[in-house]
Amino acid sequence: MSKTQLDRNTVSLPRQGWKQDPDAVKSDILRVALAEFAEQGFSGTRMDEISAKTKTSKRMIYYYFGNKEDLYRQVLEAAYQEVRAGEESLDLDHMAPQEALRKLVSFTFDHHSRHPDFIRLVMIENIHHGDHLKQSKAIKDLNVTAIRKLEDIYERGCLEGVFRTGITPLEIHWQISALSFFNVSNRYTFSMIFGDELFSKSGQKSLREGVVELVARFVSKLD
Amino acid sequence: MSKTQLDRNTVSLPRQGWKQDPDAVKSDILRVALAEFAEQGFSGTRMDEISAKTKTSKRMIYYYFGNKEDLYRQVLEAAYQEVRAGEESLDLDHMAPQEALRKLVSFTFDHHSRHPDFIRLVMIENIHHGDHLKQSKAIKDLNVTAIRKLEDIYERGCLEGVFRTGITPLEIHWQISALSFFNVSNRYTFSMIFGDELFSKSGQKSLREGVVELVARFVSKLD
DNA sequence: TTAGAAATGTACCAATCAGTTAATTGAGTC
DNA sequence: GACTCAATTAACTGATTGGTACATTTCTAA
Repeated sequence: MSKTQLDRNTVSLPRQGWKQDPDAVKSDILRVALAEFAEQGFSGTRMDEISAKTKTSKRMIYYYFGNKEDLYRQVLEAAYQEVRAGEESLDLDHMAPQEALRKLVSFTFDHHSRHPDFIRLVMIENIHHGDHLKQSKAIKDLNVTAIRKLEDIYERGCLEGVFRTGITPLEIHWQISALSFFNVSNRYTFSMIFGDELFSKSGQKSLREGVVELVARFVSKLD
Repeated sequence: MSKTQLDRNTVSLPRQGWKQDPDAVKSDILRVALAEFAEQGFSGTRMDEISAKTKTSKRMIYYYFGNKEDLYRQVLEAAYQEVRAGEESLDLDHMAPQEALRKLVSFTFDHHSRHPDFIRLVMIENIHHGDHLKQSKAIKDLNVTAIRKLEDIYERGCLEGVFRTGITPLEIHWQISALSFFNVSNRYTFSMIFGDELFSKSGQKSLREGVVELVARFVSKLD
């Protein structure tokens, strides 16, 4: 029990001084819940812990979000939407296919790196066989920007004769995702076994360049 | 409560007919615990559930393994050791570097695919920041076969002039691991968003070939 | 044979945790 | 300014869960 609550009880102060602010309360809960679920996993997360780190009370979590599972699902949806939105900004249309591809890979690598909480939520969701994602209507029709940009780049590259044909953009996207995702998701176990040199600032830079080179060579026509 | 236990209680049969078999009991517990932890995560796993799926009682889990965390750690160690042992068999010494590399990548891809429970444990361990791995002495000095084989292949390829120099084997290993790991770890969320074509039998085959090609081109000198 | 140690089963407990009940306050509306 | 409903708080609860106390049985060595 927090100190303020205790004080209020012992001296019997009247409850006072609060304003109604549903939106602020809701986003406060979502923010804290995201951090908790990403850090502790679904089962490891305690509703009491969330409420303690919130400006509001546990009752409000249930009032606005129903139950633990619903809260988790809404956290997941919000995280997906935020991260996807961050992919929109990239403008590659004016670049040559090779350069555009390198830029896209490089950006994706960094984008994943910048959103470890999102990565962790996706890991957790996979542990749960994607059960919550299944139930989410909002995520089904998420615009997946990255792959549409990739489709465009690949088509241009093939037309210009600089990319080899016969690859599906989906496969390239899968490869880029795998490399960018793993870099964040498996950092702990990998560095524990093989050392952390790959995860220093310079290590990450050369890792990113390696990934860019990897994908660039894969689609390149010259072989 | 199982039926036999119930019967024994209701009719008050004397306990009888059991043999002492510590090794069988221990390995039975480990087997069930591995499945449970891999499926439910650490917090999601219930000791009662493990004991129910075991031939023995909950008391024995604590008798042999101490507590939940110790049990998890020993499950993790056993899983690492088993999977690492499965990598030993591959004999690449008599093959040309290019072929050996392709074989190693292909094998690693399949090896991961064959051990989803291990992959899930590693995912879970990363969620926990590798805290349990840190405490494990057994894993620290695990022979990591894969990377030693890779070092050998890469050196031979450079000497023979078929691989370009300036790449670290560790980086190549990281790439192979990333692609092979992600293929299992993110199957659910990826297929939910992009469809499951990549995870059909033929999809997996072409994905594996793509990964092989990816790595082969990366180290190739001809460019 | 028998004493002591190792192995096992049963019943139980204290703590934790998701979710609820009930009462109170804020803020528009007529 | 009374009425109404949404927002909020404090306190509570039934069920779950990791872990244990204690009794009992099997094994082994002298």
